[in-house]
Formats: sequence, structure tokens, C-alpha cells
Amino acid sequence: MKFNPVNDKKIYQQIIEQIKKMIYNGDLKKGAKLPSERKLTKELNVSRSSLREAFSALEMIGLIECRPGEGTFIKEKVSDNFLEPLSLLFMVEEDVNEDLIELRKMLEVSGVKLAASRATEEDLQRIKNSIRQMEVNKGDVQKSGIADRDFHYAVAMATQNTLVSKFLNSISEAIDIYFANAMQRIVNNESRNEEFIAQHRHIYKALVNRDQELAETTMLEHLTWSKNLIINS
Amino acid sequence: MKFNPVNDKKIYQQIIEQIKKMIYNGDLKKGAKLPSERKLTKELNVSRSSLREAFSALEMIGLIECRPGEGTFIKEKVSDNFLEPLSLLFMVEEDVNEDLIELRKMLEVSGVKLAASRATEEDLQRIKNSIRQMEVNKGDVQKSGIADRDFHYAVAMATQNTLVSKFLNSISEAIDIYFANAMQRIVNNESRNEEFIAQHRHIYKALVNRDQELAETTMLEHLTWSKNLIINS
DNA sequence: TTTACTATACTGGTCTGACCATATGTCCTA
DNA sequence: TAGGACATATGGTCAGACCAGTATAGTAAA
Repeated sequence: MKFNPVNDKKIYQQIIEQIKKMIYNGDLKKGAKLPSERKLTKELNVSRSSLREAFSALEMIGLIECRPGEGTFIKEKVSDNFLEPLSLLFMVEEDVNEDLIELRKMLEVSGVKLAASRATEEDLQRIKNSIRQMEVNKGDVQKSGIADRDFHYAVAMATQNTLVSKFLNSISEAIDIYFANAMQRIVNNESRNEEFIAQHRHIYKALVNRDQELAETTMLEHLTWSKNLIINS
Repeated sequence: MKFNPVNDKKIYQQIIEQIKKMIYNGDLKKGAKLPSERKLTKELNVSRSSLREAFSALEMIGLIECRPGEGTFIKEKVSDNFLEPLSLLFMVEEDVNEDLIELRKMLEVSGVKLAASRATEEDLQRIKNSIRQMEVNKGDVQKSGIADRDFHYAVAMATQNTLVSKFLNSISEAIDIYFANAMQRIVNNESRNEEFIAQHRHIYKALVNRDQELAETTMLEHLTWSKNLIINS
């Protein structure tokens, strides 16, 4: 006897499957306009509610864009924060912390090598500015945090790989959320704060000199140092 | 005169914001049961449709789980394919291809170093088996593809970092989808197929010997070789 | 008292039909 | 021809209904 698998998926998931296939087949390309909701409900033989559940899910992950009065479109450009939903997951996942830090280290250490070979003058300027902000705002948790984020953001951009920088940024964001207290411990201790800034300077110098090896080791040192501060808190 | 920013966000997005905050504040932990939809609609003063749009989006990214007759829960374990929605994005994004390959290279090269130091006997066995499958199925595109995927999957697992392996797998999946033809070009040429298998053997040998440096270089060679095959197609 | 069953309330899944605000296109007028 | 008024189409939101399951409390049987 042979049973056919029962299709127990929710309707909105089935709709997503179909849209997926259409994208895969090339029927839906970037910027394409989808049929109106009312038309689609007839074609798919589903209610508008179910269709809208599918659309809201697809909009959340940044695949489509629903514009009132106009229609629904496949997004022209994937938004910068397309990984933002993931940070939600990191927030509930408690045991993932060390894994998260390790993942960041892997990406950022190899990322900084790319940055060393590809960074533009503009990138370097932005990195330099972020370090300046750290120096000016010694002791200020808030502003030091922002400066640090700027630094790593700029380095990520300097890889000239938008995908890498997006991944990296959303990972960093998740880490920042989780370990907001780490920055406190850095900034509240003067010598620690000095060391913190010095490490960023070293990385910057390596980038300016296009020294991939040095960039790698200095970044590795920095992240290892940071990790210890985070973990032992 | 001062204007307050108009809250133009869609209701389902506002609901997600609220749930986000509750998670951030620790009010919602893993496995927690959310209030029933009917209760929440009253508390949030929204319609059930809007609430369900929010829920379907959250379910899509794997944050919650809606079980008919029971209720809605924060997922206990983040599912293995929590990055699957991302592959959708990769599919529409055409210029991302090279970036994607580079990202994979970064992650997998540093990943294989971890694997070299952490792989269990079981991991090594699985890797060995996948290579055996490549040898047995020379010329078979389908099965060779599966074996290759198994190999890289097993290496990713061997990092003992679930987050890294999940990221890696979803990236590999996206690449496989995009470059299905690459495997064809490898398998259809006998000497290329031999080379392909030999590279995997080298990586395996490095892993068995716990040689991180060698694992890194062999993996780098393998991925660079593969990339050239993909790009020049 | 314990077990087994049943009725009931409750849950998420789905559908229908309505109304709104906005965007677009049309046609008529000045 | 330019401008304005109107009709139409779109997504956003809501209310209410029904269904198929699950959970639970209450009852009957052991």
C-alpha cells in the first residue's frame, strides 16, 4: 500500500512555496509587480487573509514590498537590515552566545584581511573618525559603544562585499545587544579603555599599510581580548 | 512647532516590535506560551487578521510556533533551517553571486580550522563516508552533488559550533541552487572528477591529523578551484 | 478511589465581506 | 492644452463566522 504524503502545511506556507518556485524559475524578478491581492486570491483559490499572511512573512524577510494604493513588488534592493529578524532569534537563544562570538571572530578576522587589500580612502577615513570618537568620548559608555560599532561597521564595509558586511553587521548587532555590559566594563576602567583604543589603532594602521597579515593578527588579538572580557563578566 | 513622528508602520509590524521588546526584557523566554490570539487582540486592540499577519511572519523566521488547538509558543529550539528564508533573497539577488562565494570561502576556511581541532571520530567517519560516495558515484551528477554536500555539511558539523554550521549550510545551499551546473562540469570530465575527489581526500587527511594549517590551505585550494569552475561557466 | 469516557470550552486555521485611505487613470471642463 | 472632478483599483484593517483539532473538567464505570 502506498500513501501520498498529506499536505498539512498551512496555506500561507504553501503560497510562499509557490512564490519561491516562481522566483526560482525566473518568472519573478527584482522589481516585478505581483498581481493584486484580489486577483491572486482567485488564481490561488485562497482567502485574502491567507494571502496576506504569506505577504507579511515575505515582507518581513525583505523579499517583497507592499505599497498601499500601488501594489506589491519584489524588492529592487535587498535592504541593509535584511538579517535583522535573525537578531530576534539570537535574543531568545541563550546557549548560542559563545557560538555567536566565535562566528563573529571567524567572519571579522577573515574580513579584515579583505579590507586590508580593498579599503578605499573613504573607508579608511571613516575608520579613522570612529577611533577619534573613541578618544574624545573616553568614559562615555554610550558614545564609546557607538564609536566601536562604527569602527567595525566601517571595516565590514571596507571588504567591498555587501553580503559579508551585512552578515557581519547583524551579528555584531546581536552581540552588542547581548553584551551591552561589556562596554561598561571597558570604559569604566581607564587603562582598559586605553588598551581598547590602542587595539583599534593597531588595526587601522595595518589597514592603512595594506598589511593583510598584521590586520588579521591585530583583529584576532582585539576580538580575543574582547571575548575574555565578555565571557568573564 | 513640534510634530510627533506619525506612526506609519503597519500594525503587524508594530505588534512584532512589541513582542521583540518583551523578548528583550526577558518577559518571553524559550518555550513560553503566548496568550491566545483572541486575548491578545483585546489587549493590543487590534484585529485578529493583523495579529495573525504578525504571527505568520514570526513563524516564518522561526521565532514562534503556532500549534492548532494548543496555542502559540516561543520556539524551544531554533530550527536547523532558520536561515532558509535567506536563500530566497539570494535567489533574486543576481549580483550577489561572487559575494556569496567569497562569504562561503571565508566561513568555511576558518571553519575547517576549528574542525581540525574539534572533530569527533563520528564526524571524521561521516566525512570519510561522503568521500567514499564520491568515489563510488563518479560521473553521477546527482549523487556526486549529494556526496559533496554531505562532505561540507559534515565539516561544518565538526566545528561543534551549531551557529556556524547552520550559517554555512544555508549559504552552501544557496550556492548549490545557483550553481547546479558547476557539478555537471566537474563530473562530466574524468580528470576533473579525480581532482575534485583528491582535494576532498586532502582535506580529510588534514582533519584526521589535526593539522589546522594544512586543513586551511587544502580547503582554500579546493574552494578556489571550485570558484574558478563556477565563475568561468 | 481510580480509571475511562464524554461534553464543553478553547485554540489556531481559514474564509467572507465590509470599509478606509491612498494612488492612478479617465474624462470632462475651463 | 491644462486643470480639476470623478471612478476605479490597490493595500490596510476590521468584524464575524465556521472548522478541526486539543485541553480540561465533569461524569460514569470499574
